[in-house]
Amino acid sequence: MKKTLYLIDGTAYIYRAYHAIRGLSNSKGFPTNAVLGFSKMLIKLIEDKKPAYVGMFFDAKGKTFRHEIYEKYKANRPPMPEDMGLQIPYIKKITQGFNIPVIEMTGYEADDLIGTLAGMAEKAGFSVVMVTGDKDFLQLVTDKAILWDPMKEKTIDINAVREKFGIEPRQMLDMMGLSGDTSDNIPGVPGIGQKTALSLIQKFGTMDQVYEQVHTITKKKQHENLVNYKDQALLSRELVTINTTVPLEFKPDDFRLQEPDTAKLSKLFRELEFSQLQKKFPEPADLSKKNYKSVHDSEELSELVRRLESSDIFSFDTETTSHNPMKAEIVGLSFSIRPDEGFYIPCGHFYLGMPEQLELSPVLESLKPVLENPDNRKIGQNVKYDWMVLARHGIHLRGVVFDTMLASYLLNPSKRAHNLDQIALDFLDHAKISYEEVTGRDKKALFSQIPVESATTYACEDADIALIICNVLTPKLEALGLTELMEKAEMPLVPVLMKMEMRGICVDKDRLRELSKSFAHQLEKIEEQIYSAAGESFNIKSSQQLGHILFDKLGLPVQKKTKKKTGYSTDVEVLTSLAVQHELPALVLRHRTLAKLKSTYTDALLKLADKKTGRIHTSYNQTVTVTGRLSSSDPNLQNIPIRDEEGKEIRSAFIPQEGWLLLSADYSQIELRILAHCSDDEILLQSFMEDEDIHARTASEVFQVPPDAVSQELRRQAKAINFGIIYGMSAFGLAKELGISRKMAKTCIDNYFARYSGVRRFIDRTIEEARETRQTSTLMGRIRMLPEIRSSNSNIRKFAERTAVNTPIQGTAADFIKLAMIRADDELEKQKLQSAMLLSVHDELVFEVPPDELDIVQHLVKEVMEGVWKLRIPLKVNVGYGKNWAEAH
DNA sequence: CGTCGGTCGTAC
DNA sequence: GACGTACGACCGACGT
Repeated sequence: MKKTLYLIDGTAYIYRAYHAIRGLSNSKGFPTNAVLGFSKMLIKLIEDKKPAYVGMFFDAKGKTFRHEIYEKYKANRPPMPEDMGLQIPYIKKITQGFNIPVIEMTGYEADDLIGTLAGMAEKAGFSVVMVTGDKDFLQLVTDKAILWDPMKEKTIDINAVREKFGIEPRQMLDMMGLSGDTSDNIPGVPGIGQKTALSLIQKFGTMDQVYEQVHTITKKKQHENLVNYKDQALLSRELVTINTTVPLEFKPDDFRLQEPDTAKLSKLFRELEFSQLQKKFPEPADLSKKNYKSVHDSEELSELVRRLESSDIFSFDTETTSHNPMKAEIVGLSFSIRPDEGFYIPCGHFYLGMPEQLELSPVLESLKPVLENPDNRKIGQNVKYDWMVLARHGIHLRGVVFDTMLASYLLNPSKRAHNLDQIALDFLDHAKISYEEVTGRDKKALFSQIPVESATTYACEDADIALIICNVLTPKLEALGLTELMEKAEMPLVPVLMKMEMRGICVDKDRLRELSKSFAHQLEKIEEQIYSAAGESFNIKSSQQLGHILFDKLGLPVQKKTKKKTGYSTDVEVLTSLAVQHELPALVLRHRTLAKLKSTYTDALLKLADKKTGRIHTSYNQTVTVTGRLSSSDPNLQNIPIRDEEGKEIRSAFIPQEGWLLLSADYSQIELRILAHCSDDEILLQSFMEDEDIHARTASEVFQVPPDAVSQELRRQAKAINFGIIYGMSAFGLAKELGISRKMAKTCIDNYFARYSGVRRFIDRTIEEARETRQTSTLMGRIRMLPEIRSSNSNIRKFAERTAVNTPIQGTAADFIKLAMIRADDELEKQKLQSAMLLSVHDELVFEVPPDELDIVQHLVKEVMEGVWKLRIPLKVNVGYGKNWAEAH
């Protein structure tokens, strides 16, 4: 087999990567766009081509021999951007991390080095692939040397050159000598561009032959320029000629690709925060220093329990059969009391040839006292999960003081994942054993089918790492002022959420089935009408196909294009405006509404309702949102419809247990109240002090009408402005929202800020502060990093600025409701009430209440929610109740 | 057959 | 390009 040498034009890729990815930086604000693009290119090359021989080449700093013969060479190039230069050392380190030689030489460009080595390698019997997207390299193509552009995945061989240009590769430099190259400031012959140059070379063969027969050129001006600028043409050719005689040696073994230095790469990628790449090159854990043991008999178990009981703090983890804590069965439990130490109690492994194991119930019986003793403090990762699983097995944890997932989230809520693997990668010097490694690539394998021996390593490591992480993150939380938020909000919230999830909320399945059926029936009828209006049948749910019908077939006017690829937008706005001129759009809108309600709500809720109890157990995720809000999934109970009549129908299917009531308590204008407090704005404060209709007051101020002259329409507009303020809306956005001109929208906004000058100052101050600290924070000190606040890309920067303003408001509201949940739950417990909190929807809490507790719970909840924090103005809560969620509003 | 990005729509 | 935060259904392209 022929050996192939890959010669990579590193400099070109730095530029391309830099420009292809904009505005990327790590959490410390260090630019990383070029390094990321470069690294991805290199990894792609290695993975796709699996090269045996590779070399990386860079331009040397400073002048080259080309500058000596022509001082204006590349004089039109702006200097390298500062944030690109900063990244070059990392790029070189990464290349070295792959054990690829980095080659540069004073006075030469990467092209020359590649050209020289390509020639030498060919003579040594190699085929050569020059990895570049640069056209200058075409001159180097031979029958043994080709070009490959990994970004465009394009290969150019000698035949491709002949086909595309109709000349031989070596003739490229004659051609370029005549045409010049504006990007490198190479003059060529005036008036001769690429096309002319190409046809001349095609006709005459070389530049020298062009000049030998220059008299045959009939075009007067062309002839004149060729003659007058002959020196310049010769000089240009010299400049574009890649020097293939650089004093270099070719030692094939230097280029042989070895295994990458994963430790080095891992460290670099961690520093750059390329978690995706970091995962590709994890540094293996050093298992030799670990002491992981499995527990197989009751004596060993007693010993472990004794040690747990006498310990100050330990970490624990459960291994189970499912990700769903309402269904998971326990397979084993692991503990760690000291770093690098772990115990695993297998008690549910089930496979051929499995070893003797302790039985689950006696194991739990032995552990129960220590797990339920609050003085034995506990650490876990995503403890809500284990807490629920254990609760289902009759163990009610107490003394849980630290969740590594929550700590990681508080430290940087913008991270996509807060699983233990990711946290270990982020904060420790090594990677964990992956689940895939343990299951032996069988992703679907249940943990119970994993051999006890490897399960022990895996499970013990989870507990061990959680303990170590706790030690690492505790001081970090303290340093960022997050300890109180952790101890007073996030940790105490865990059991509250657990109880809500486990109790679930009851749905009226018959009602949902009825609704589903009715929707299905209506959908059928509308489908027919749509097909007849369209003149053919198609998939209505495909926006692509719908766009084709509306705009290509029916020729309706295109309103807007979709952001990315496909083309026509067919969203509500577009369809609504088209509805005046054709019957189809309105039908589609109706179809969309019904299909949405059916698939997302009625059908989905029915699927997720417990067969026996009819209750729905959502999961509340505490580490998803960047602002500190909770999120809800499987199902998402935070976006159940409320606005339209049909939406209310769905909401009315949420019911309390037999004979009870649903009670809903929601904060009135909590975000605007927080804005009033933070901005200290006179009018806003006054409005809330006097409990005015806030939107009506805004209308009165902005539109300069007396308060009693505010129409419903003006109030509606003012409401949009108030929302817009919180979200950082522009004149453009407001204009679109209200259907008014941009000029008018701007006037509205100007009027607003003229009256609400405190708000203006708050926004300016908040952005300024974010710019300085590169983060923004809530009243309770929850933080969000904003590395992009200093971006040179104004779109990205503006987005960060809106975020900087919105996050403190949205996040503070989130902090408040979390505190309220903790206190409300606590009060219900203390007063031994049967009532229970079921749902949390950002500014609303939903409870189910027996009739005899209605009075007391109403007041309790209102007091707790309103009293959660003292602002300059009161917090206000509205309470309602009824026999379903719709009625409770 | 699974994954993933794009589009759309629901909530606060 | 233009209004913040979520979840999820569906489509269609793409890879195994």
